[in-house]
Amino acid sequence: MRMNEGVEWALHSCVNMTWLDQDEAVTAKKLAAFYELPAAYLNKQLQSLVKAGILTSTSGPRGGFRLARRPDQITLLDIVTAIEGREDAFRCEGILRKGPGGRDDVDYRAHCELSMAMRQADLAWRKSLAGKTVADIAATVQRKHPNTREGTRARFESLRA
Amino acid sequence: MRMNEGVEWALHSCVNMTWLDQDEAVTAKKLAAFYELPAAYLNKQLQSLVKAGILTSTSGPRGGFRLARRPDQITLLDIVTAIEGREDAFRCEGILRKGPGGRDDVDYRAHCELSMAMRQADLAWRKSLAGKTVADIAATVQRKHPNTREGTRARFESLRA
DNA sequence: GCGTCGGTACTCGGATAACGCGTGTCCGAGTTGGCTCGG
DNA sequence: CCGAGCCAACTCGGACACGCGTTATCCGAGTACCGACGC
Repeated sequence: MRMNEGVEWALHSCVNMTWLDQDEAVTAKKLAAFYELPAAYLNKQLQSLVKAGILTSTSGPRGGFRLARRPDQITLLDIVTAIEGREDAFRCEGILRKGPGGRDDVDYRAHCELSMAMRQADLAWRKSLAGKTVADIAATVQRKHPNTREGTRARFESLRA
Repeated sequence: MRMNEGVEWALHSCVNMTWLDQDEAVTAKKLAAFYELPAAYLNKQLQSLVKAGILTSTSGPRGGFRLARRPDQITLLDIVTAIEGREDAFRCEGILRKGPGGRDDVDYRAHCELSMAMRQADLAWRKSLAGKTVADIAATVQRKHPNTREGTRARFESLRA
């Protein structure tokens, strides 16, 4: 049960975008260079965020990505599910169907006690992620490191070359 | 972020063992036949449970697996971590190290806000799983389907052939 | 001088390979039970 | 009839292939800017 590497990249990229003006787009190449990541692959992850409605993209010169809505309207869960997909980590394949008294017409995700317990844990995980927004993260970072905003903008500027 | 298929097998197998007398061992072949699973592969998962101290194994005729301790002392988290491993789903690779002001001597799992948020969610998940024991599951099943114990034992007997 | 048109460079977007891990299988080591043979 | 020793069958345990998903990369479609040309 390993989470995709792209999740970490997407999270940090989204937080980085909060330091920029909402109307200025950042290219995938710059976002990748910021952390020395492979640009083409990061681009793939950003596309997932676009499909999920978290980012908007613009083609051509002066194009790039920008947040589709305010940072306090983007939860960590939104980003994670955009990259990882919506389905639960635990897959109830309904093996009870093959056991004694098993029936084909029963949805065991709603009747198997183990499946329900796993689902409940998954729900707790999701609830925790949904409780934090990108804005919350940015605010905490800003409080602990007051010069983050300027430092980040400066680095993006230096990558303009 | 897909959980191993073996987790579901291990969970159901452990619950099934609660219906049997604690001193009688069940072979991997029988446990597999119960749900029509591949025996050799299930055996692999059971070995992981043995290494984790959840089951004990006996070789030779009349051998097999049995619970290493009382069902109320085995949490779902124990089983899941035995199969999946102990590490978190989210891997903090410390990409901040490559960013502005990044240092190699900092443990970013304890300083990166995003990493901590993800860790907190993981903790909520673990806490939920640790709150339910195999005995809890068995008790609920027994209450909803009072004939489960006898039905399970009967099926194991019929698989003796 | 001003507007329009074409070219060019730049960006995203999806299609395309390579690697790694989960999945599945097999055979050997060890042990217990039963059978046989001798007393 | 009883006991000891040997054989055989059964079980776990780890070593060995296969397939799919993640990881990584490349090239084409589309667009905005910039310059040139004509009026």
